[in-house]
Amino acid sequence: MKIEEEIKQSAFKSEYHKAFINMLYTASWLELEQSNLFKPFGITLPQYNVLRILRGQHPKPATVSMLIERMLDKTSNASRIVDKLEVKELVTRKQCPNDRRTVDVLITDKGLALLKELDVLDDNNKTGIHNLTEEETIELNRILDKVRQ
Amino acid sequence: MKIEEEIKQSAFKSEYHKAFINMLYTASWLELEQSNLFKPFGITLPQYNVLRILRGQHPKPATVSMLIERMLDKTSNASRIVDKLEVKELVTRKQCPNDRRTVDVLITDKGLALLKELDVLDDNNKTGIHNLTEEETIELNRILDKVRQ
DNA sequence: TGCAAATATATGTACATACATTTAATGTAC
DNA sequence: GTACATTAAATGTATGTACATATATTTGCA
Repeated sequence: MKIEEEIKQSAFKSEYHKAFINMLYTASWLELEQSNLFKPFGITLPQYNVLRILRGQHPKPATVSMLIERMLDKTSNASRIVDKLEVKELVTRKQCPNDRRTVDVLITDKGLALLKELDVLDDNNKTGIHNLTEEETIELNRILDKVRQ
Repeated sequence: MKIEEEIKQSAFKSEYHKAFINMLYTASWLELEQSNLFKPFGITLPQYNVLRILRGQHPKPATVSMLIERMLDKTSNASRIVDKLEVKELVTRKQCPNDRRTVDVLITDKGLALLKELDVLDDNNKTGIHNLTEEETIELNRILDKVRQ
């Protein structure tokens, strides 16, 4: 559906203004789609993203600062997201012996198993971005990188 | 900067997966840019969006349900955003006489004056989306609409 | 050595999101 | 016209974001 209909706005000041609104709206649309997919597993998107970073490091641990550096949203609060994952026993956290300021965060077997389930879900999800052709997807990536130049 | 470098991830599963992450990352980047622009005025993005909808209606009032319908994020809590705006005297709220379940929300002169200031700011902002050519912007809008098909 | 600066993480607070529940008013079926 | 369903908005709670501050540890340098 065209963005004008979605938010019931008849006209935008410019194509640029429309693209700005369209970006925010579509991203939030994609997030909602993804979070609904994950809801039955009791995991939120930020928690999922942290788990994925941890799997990328596994079996090495990650520190909280590494998580912040790699998270999509740099200003979010990695400590508290790890809190939630720890309660669900998807990660462990223990003080690093070399530098006792830092904390080693490790994904557990339970965490790895959960990610495996979610991978399948993700692979089977053919909505959203998958409406595009391969060429359109490449073009979208190029344009987005240019926006952040 | 390419998305791989931004989030320090060397490879994506597919161009589609990369586009998904790129969308969320770039939208959050744009939101941060916009919210920094507005910070000196003590207004958040959702509050700004509600004010804009109210200006679109002015001098007619809007109801809370109309705000929800037109907001970018449909599941957010319009009541509480209106609370914040009311405290700052940017909107007024009073029970509608015809249907006493609904509430008439109206933008004040102070609210209109604030929006006028922000418009100027917005017009002078030539970063982000404005890095694109007009053709790229049109193509971006087309692709985003297709994602939400 | 000793002490200030830097670093890593955690915590506090205001705001927003997501979703369930509550309250009040209205609509509708019988 | 009363009873039940529906609607509009507000409220409660858990999570997350944004940002400031606190605490502990390490580093660096006089």
